[in-house]
Amino acid sequence: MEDIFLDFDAQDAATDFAFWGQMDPNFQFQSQLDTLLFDCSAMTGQLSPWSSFGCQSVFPEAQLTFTDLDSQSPQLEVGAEVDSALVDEPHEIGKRRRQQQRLTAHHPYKVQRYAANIRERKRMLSINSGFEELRCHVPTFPYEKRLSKIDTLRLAIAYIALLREILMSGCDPKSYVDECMKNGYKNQTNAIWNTSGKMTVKHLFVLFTILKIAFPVAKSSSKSVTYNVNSVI
DNA sequence: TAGGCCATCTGGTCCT
DNA sequence: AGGACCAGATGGCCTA
Repeated sequence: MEDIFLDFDAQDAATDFAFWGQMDPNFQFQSQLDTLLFDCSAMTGQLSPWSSFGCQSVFPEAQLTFTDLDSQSPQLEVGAEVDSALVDEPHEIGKRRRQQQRLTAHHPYKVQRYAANIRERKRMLSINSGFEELRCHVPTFPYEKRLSKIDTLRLAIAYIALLREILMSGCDPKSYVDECMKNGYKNQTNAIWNTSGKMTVKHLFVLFTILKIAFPVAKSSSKSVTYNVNSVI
C-alpha cells in the first residue's frame, strides 16, 4: 500500500523550539536536553504533513518578565523565564541569563523541576511523533481535517479490524469491495464512529480503504467522513 | 460563545 | 536518587 505524502517544511516546527537555544549555553544539562528536544521536534515535523498543525510555541502568550518570577506561582516562573528570551531585546537576554543562573543556583528544586519539565516535553513529543506516524498509516481523505489523537487511535483499530476481515474473507480487496457494494458491509449493524457528525456516508470507510489500496491518490472534496467501526468498539 | 483538542506544568507513583 | 510514566489543572487556539 502506498501512502500519500504532502510537502512539509521542517523549519516551521524547528522555529517553534528555537528559543531553547537562547538559554544559557553554560547550563550544560539544559542545553543537552534542549538539543534533544529540538532534534525530536524536527524529526516529528518530517513524519507527517499535519505536524505543523500540532507544534505550538511552548509559552505562546506569556508576557511576564524575569523580574516577576519571585512573585509568581512556580508554573509561571519557568514559563515566563523562557518566553522572555523570545520577546525581549537581545541585550536583555544576557542579563536574564545571569539572573537565571542566580535563580537556579539558589533554588535546586527549580533546576530539578525545570529538567523534569524538559524531559516531560520530550516524552510527549515522542508520543506525538508516534501519533503522527500512525496518522500516515490510516486512511483518510486528502482534504479531511487532521485526525485528533483519539480519532487516530479509533480509526487505527477499525482499520486493523477491516484488514483482518479482508484477510479472513479470502477475497482480493477489489472483490471484497464489490461484495460490500452488492450486499452491504457485513457488520454494519455495529457501532458507527463519526469524526465530525456532518456527513454520513454508508460504507465510506470500507470503500475508501479499498480505494486507497487500489488507487493510492483517491480524490474527494469531503472534509468530514463517517467511519463504520464494526465490531471494534 | 461553548466545546473540542492540544501543549505544558506539576506532583505523585513506580521502576531501575 | 533520578528518570519514566501518569493524570489533573490550566490556558490557548480553532470551529461550529
